[in-house]
Amino acid sequence: MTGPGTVRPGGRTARTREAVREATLAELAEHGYQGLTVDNVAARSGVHKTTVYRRWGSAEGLVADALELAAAEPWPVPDTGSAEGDLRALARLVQSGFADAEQGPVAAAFVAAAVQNPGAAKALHTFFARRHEDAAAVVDRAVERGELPAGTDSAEVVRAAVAPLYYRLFITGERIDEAVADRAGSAAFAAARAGAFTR
Amino acid sequence: MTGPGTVRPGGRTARTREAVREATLAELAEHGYQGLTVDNVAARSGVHKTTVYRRWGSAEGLVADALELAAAEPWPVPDTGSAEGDLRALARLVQSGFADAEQGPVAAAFVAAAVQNPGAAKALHTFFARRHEDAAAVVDRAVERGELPAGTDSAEVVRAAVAPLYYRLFITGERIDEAVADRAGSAAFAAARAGAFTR
DNA sequence: CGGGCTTTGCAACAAAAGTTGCGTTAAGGT
DNA sequence: ACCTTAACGCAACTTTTGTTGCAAAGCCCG
Repeated sequence: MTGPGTVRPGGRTARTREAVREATLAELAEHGYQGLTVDNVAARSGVHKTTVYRRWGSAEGLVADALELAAAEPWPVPDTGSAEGDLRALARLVQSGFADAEQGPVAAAFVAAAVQNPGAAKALHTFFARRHEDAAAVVDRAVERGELPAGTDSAEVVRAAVAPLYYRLFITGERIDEAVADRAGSAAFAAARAGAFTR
Repeated sequence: MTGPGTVRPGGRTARTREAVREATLAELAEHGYQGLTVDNVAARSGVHKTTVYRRWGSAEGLVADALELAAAEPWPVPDTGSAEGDLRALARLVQSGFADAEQGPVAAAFVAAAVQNPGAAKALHTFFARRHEDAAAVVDRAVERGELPAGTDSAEVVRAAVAPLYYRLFITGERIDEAVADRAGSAAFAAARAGAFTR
């Protein structure tokens, strides 16, 4: 839960963990998951190669740990006043995140890691489960306001709003911009309003 | 275009290419992209390691070649008579493909490869571009029948129908079944009918 | 059916990735 | 302040991955 090296969480141990985590994120941003090697992370962090292998095991462990860290960070759930506005904002949040020069490459690297190694996959899945829980508020509010039909499955609406973005990014390789995000958000709203996501 | 070893397409060259392609698919099915090594493919195909390195370069080249081969295969575009039926069928096609014990792992491996190496990514993107072109017929027919508004962007509808499936499979790690596919297809239809995808 | 040229196999090599044993360092409790 | 022991650094080693030079094999053209 709390990551590698928990028996003795004090000074030195904590410092090396921090150094390695930081180095991992930097390497991911620069070279992606494919280019993430234990040797490079060790060199960059100033921690010895052997230590990294012993505490994290491999690149997989490094990514999972970094991802767990990222999952802890809070994020702003949109509240624009209207359901369609919120869903659009949600989609834009995803779009701008990947467009960002800093977060974008790291986020993409996380997905790349998750697609092919179980440890990172599990970490990413819990990350998204949390995000969906948070985002569900958007839909619940809309139902209360009467904008969306009662019994609407909130997670399903959220998925519909963001899925096309991930689909383009990682499957078809098409670029995404604000217009794409807006369309995805509006389409999710339209489908929900039509009752496509009621249980 | 036609793959490695095109200068002398005759007997032996063709045989080794076929053997390697087959071995690549088998390895992908068994161990996924992560477990795909040139050594294993060489051993399985009976072709020498050096030859594989020379003609395909790396695991990336192997996947790209196999993917190009898979892209050539035709697939049945649904024609159920109704737009919603077609979109549901489209989503089910994706769902059943990944559920299949043979195709599923290979398809997942293709995505895993594409997410992190440019060669496989390019091959996958052209693969999907072709599929989208074919699937556009579904929407075009619906517009002609008056089921969907004129000016509906066909590719956008198709994306909406299948994106949630890929999103669950590769991002959130949620299982997909027939019900999920049906909901995705119906939601895409509802959004399109509401005019969310008109230009 | 023979000679030139491509492709393959082979072995030896080079580089990168991962492991192990052991001595040293420094937390954390007393 | 001191002692126990987890965690680290270091060097040597093994395994895996990728490369190179050269000779043998076989396709394709005349």
